[in-house]
Amino acid sequence: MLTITSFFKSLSDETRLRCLVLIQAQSELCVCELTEALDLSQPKISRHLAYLRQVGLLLDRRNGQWVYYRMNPDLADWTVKILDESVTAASNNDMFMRDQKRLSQMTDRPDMNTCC
Amino acid sequence: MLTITSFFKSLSDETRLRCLVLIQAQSELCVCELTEALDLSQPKISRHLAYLRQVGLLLDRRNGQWVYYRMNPDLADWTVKILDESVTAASNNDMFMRDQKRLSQMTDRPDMNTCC
DNA sequence: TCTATATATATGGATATGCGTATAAGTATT
DNA sequence: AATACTTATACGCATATCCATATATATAGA
Repeated sequence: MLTITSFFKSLSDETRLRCLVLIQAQSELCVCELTEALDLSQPKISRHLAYLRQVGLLLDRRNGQWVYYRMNPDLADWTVKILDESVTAASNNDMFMRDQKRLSQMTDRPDMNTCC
Repeated sequence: MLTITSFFKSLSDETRLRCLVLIQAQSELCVCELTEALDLSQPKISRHLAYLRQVGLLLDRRNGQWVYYRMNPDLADWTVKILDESVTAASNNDMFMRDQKRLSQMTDRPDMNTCC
């Protein structure tokens, strides 16, 4: 189970918070999209996504070569509310806005609707 | 200024979170009240309160021998909302309920209305 | 099967974090 | 000034956290 403390620990790392904000805003993103949006190394992104999966915040699904991460739909109300507030706060923040911009400018995004 | 990441870092330590939740619920508490409510050593409480003061979440005022901590009233909206959500989440949580109970059962609380 | 691409993980090392203990500093009382 | 009480801080240490790098694993296509 996700405790209050472990929830905030999850959000206390900048990389994890940026991933969560982007996923919460976009509903689902694959590792390569996050890697490009945050402009960070693939192992770094992957490691933090594994962390978020292990504490139960994220779920993953594989589609061909790609692994997509999304919010766990069974999160408690307070968890979702705090995540939504974080997205709101991030929407006025330069760093998070740059993440969003790099994602929207990404040309070779895999089409998640194409099944393998 | 308080960044989103440093805000969540502040909440990611159990001791700090317990202090914040209690202060948010009680408006103002002194170090000895928090020490008794959380059943932790005075230096430990004091160190974490200093942390929360330094990042700008808390303000302190001295009244005689006692130092009272309260929320900084100038916090951004999203900060306050997340703190309120945390209090709500904590109200159903054993650990936080015990803190509240120990505080309410404390017999020798200094009267903060008595000026020195 | 061979290669390319995407993702996950292992390893070692640097740094940050949190703690207990001891002690300093501030205040009130005598 | 001496004492008692409250709070703050310094120090040394153990551990957690995060990272870069290298490598393993999984899938798709030729």
